[in-house]
Amino acid sequence: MGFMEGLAQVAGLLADRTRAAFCGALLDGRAWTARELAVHAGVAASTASEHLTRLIEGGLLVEHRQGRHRYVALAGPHVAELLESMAAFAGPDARPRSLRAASASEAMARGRTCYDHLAGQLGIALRSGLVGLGVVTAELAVTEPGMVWLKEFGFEPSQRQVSRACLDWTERVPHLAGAAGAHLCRVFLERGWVRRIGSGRAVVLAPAGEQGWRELGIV
Amino acid sequence: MGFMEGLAQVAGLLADRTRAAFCGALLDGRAWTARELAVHAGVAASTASEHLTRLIEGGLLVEHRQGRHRYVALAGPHVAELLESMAAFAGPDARPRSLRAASASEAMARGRTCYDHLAGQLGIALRSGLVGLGVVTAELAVTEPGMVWLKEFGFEPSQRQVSRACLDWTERVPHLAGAAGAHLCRVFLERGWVRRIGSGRAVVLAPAGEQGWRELGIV
DNA sequence: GGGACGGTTCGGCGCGGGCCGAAGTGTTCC
DNA sequence: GGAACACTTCGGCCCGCGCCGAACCGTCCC
Repeated sequence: MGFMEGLAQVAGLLADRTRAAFCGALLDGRAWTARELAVHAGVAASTASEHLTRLIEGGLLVEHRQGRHRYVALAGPHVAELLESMAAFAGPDARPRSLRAASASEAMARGRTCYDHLAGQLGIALRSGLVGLGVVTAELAVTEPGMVWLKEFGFEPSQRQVSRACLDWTERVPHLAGAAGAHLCRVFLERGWVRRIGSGRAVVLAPAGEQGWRELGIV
Repeated sequence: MGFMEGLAQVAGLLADRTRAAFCGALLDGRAWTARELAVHAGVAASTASEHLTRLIEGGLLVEHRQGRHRYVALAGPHVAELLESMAAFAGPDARPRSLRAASASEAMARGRTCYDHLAGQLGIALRSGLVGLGVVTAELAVTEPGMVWLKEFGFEPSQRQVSRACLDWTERVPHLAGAAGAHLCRVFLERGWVRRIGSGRAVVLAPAGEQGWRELGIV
């Protein structure tokens, strides 16, 4: 008879307004930082931290710690489906946008910014191009000619670490972070090669960006 | 953004051990009385009453008041499916029996006892037969020759009301209750014509019962 | 090194709600 | 009418937990 207790346990995780708001935000399939979720739900950072720990321990969310950030996302499409089932039951009336489990995994693969650099399929494409050009090694260390290439692109070394490998959340492949990654992302955004879409961290490669990348030999 | 609050609300209903136990018991598709559920969950009758009110108001359960009893059942197969989804997520490990939404609506139509008389398809069949024999009118009032028939069957009038119409839960048709209905049910059980199956209120017409009913002209 | 910042831990506050027993209502039976 | 019984309502207890601010840790930038 104890299997309904497990049900009560997972229901308890979703029975709180704040945790439900977290899950609702994460239904877009992207990874959010703890602070973003705290702001989104209108709650203190300490409160959000505790909620996230509980949701992760309950198997609803997975985390991805990176530097001083704690990224968090739905544990998988099965969680999205569960949330959709419950939301569908709760209110077929007051549902502003239709939840589609497909949109979750689809959005997961979209291009996005990762703190201050590019990630997602876009970030992977950039990394591949830079490796192909010899700007960085396969381990994402900047080469001697790579530094020249970067400087021609407006990059100026600072005290910040030039390059860092950042494990891509959706692609499970490292992409370029660090000062060089941030610089490239900033330049792409300034030139309009990469445009933000929506209010979140999602981005897309604009037509101008496609041409620019082609001329640079990135793609 | 408010649609996740509805999710939190329905989750809150299921987040309690006792309410979850109620729903788990009701997953068999039958209607339970408030007391049965209270005993099942090991909780006071007053506590169970409050829980049931909340579950009904939340749309998870429907009630069926009858005399001094309050029957309660899942609001429909969609509730069973929701419970199954959540239970499947909660524990694919500790699940003693597989939950099948189909079993819910199937069991709802089975024969069963209703307090002290027959209900379900079996009760409807009995009522139709008695009407056909002229024992009772279509309104379930015992006729003059019907009383003779009942006395030949061992029925002895008492101070208890001879017959009452009881709205059948699954068939939406009245069936025979009262002293006559209780007497017939008791006799059928004593003769082995009707047998209890499982530990609940479900019953089935045994082969001997089929023959007996045929000889009596009930079916 | 110093400053900024994201995240975590901890103590404490206050509300919500699950529980019971007692008293009350309505129904059934004799 | 009286007794038994299913259920409900109410008052009160107490635990759980959601929340915050303050202090602290680790990372990043310069």
